[in-house]
Amino acid sequence: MIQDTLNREQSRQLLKALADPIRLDVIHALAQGERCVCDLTGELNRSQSKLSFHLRVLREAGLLTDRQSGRWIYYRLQPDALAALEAWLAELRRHCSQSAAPCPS
Amino acid sequence: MIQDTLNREQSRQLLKALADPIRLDVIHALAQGERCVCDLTGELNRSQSKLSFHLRVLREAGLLTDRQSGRWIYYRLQPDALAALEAWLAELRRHCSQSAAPCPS
DNA sequence: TTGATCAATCAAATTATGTTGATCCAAACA
DNA sequence: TGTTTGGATCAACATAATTTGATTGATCAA
Repeated sequence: MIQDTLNREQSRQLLKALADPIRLDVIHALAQGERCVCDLTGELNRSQSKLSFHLRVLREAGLLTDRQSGRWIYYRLQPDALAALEAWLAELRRHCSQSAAPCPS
Repeated sequence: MIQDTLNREQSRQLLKALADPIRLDVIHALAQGERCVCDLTGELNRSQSKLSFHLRVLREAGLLTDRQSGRWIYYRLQPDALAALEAWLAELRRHCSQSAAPCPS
């Protein structure tokens, strides 16, 4: 479960899961709404096992949830995870513009 | 240069650069303000060449800028890059909660 | 039941990333 | 000048992540 503030390890997991071209394609597809795996393999033109691998990475990172209906499995984005990353980024840039003291201190 | 809206490749570069424990340590250190490399190696207790490698990854992704002063090089976070990622994430979660049509369509 | 379909999983092979220690370069100062 | 210091870079090595094809389990329809 994703809280409002991420620790270093949680944010790393999310970032790592997102940092892959195929997984980004998945994310972009799911940004338009829920999809079942069979539709994703078609839309993205990727092998079933490859897609299954990447869906697992995204799910285990907390970015996706899935539900089963009959023999189909539907995936959707978990907006909380995205919001938590946004908050983490916003926090990072709060104080970052402070200049360093000259170095031979 | 980072525009306001990232394309898929730009966001991937940023995410990939962030998705590493040492680079996240660097990012967190720089979130408190500018630092020179010699201070970073001390604060983070990492070898010089390792840190230099990771700083380059972050810089090439557009997350850091550097300036030279004498023989020291100071790095700082590029807040625009963080803001651009935030905007990209916010866009992703805009429509993502739409349910899929039942699958045997 | 049987056969077909959707999707997860596994081991082996491949590819991408990170680490190490040495070396190089430029700035500073004696 | 010659020497020291901060930092980048390089090649060799080590580790981690992804791809592939085959197999499995579960659901459904005939």
